[in-house]
Amino acid sequence: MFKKVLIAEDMEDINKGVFAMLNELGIQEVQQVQYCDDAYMRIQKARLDKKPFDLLITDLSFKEDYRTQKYPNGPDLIERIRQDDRDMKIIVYSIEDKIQVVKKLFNSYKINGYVCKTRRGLKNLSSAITDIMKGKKYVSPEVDNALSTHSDLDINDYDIALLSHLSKGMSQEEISDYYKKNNISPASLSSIEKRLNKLRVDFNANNAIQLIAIVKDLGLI
Amino acid sequence: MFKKVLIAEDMEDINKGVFAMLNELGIQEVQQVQYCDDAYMRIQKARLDKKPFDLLITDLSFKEDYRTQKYPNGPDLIERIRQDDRDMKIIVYSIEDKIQVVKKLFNSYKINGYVCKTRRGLKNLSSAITDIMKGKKYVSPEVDNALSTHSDLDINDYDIALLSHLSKGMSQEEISDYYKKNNISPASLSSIEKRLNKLRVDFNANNAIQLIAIVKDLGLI
DNA sequence: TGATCCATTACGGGATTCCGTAAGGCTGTT
DNA sequence: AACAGCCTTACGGAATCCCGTAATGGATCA
Repeated sequence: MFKKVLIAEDMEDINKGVFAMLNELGIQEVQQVQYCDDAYMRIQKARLDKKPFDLLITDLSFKEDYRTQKYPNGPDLIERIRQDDRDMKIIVYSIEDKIQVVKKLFNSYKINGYVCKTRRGLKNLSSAITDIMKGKKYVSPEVDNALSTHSDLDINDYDIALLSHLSKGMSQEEISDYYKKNNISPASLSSIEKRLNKLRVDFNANNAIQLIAIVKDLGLI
Repeated sequence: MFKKVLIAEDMEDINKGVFAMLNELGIQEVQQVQYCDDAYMRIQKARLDKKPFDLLITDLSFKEDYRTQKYPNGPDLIERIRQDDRDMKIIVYSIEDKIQVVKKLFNSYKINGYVCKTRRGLKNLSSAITDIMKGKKYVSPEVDNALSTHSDLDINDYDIALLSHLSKGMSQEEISDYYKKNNISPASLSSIEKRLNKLRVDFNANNAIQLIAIVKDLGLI
């Protein structure tokens, strides 16, 4: 069983709920923070003290407030952690159910579990912990099938940036000019058209408008 | 002080947190439900028994599960309640911070308070209750200024439908044809262009693509 | 009835997107 | 060197969007 666990969750009530559940599971040491920066500090310190955390349970989105944060939300925190430590287990516990977001967490950041905050969220979180102890991954049923079926489209950072520019109102020609100025390749109008055409096919969109609507729903931009 | 309060909130932990807070405020009778349909039933029954609720505190989004619901989420519930009862106080307690959504809740459904789920969420909820008891409205600081400054654009159902069709990939000409078939007026391509032009100006969008991106962010569609 | 207002519709032209075809350039293989 | 494969770029035409201006039609009021 995990010995030392950190909870990063801004909402007090949820944080408490998770804490109680971990106690019931018989975990000895559970620490709680409400900010990602605090989470990183604790993890850092624990590692230096040679008493590292076994497991991090973290939310994705943290509401901003007066405390400006270096790592304002979950993905930022996780990315930073993974620079030092590929081993610590990480479970994301979030309301987010957008497939692409979850996919990226597993692929890029090698998280070990993803649990949706639902009515059964705490129970699933408990299952996740036991699964991960056995070396398995865990994905909440809410996103599991969507994750496995939805064939893997190869959307890269260039595509994301392109869609983002488009959604900000730039014309394809303006994007082309911008890319030429900033030495981003491919930059030609023709290439941009081609790439957008591919994206439209991938996402079954009739035109650029629908494409943007779809990728916004997916949480891609 | 309110005597009889109902909490509608699907997440168990949050529901508990709110319940505890209400107890501390000294409210005598607090009931809790995790589904909107249950909420409506209770409210209905309480009214028939001549012991109606003074106050409803409800979430906006309820996760779907195996129980199919007549009123799947907060707005549906609130709309239904307001058909019978314009007097019961309603506070929405939600993570949602999209201005247009909040605006619609106040304008169309005459809710009495809106509290954002944040770190200080419970404290704000408590303030909301005391404000509303005094006959005032309450709006969380997170959305308050945005709500008051952002001048009131007159976006109607026709506009929303138009934007929705656009986001689903229909061309303006297709929308025009569709409107003509279904006797929706105005239906001409020219009128549709004109309306979209107005919307682009209202929302400061360069083109239809950005327009859709913006209204999606605002939660309008 | 005539004047006015306002919403809807019509039309034209420039800008942009969409989509096919083809040419140019780079890489790796034989 | 010659070739194939792939990515990038170029170009042209059709469709669509964008944006004026102007005509139509209904409602109201004097």
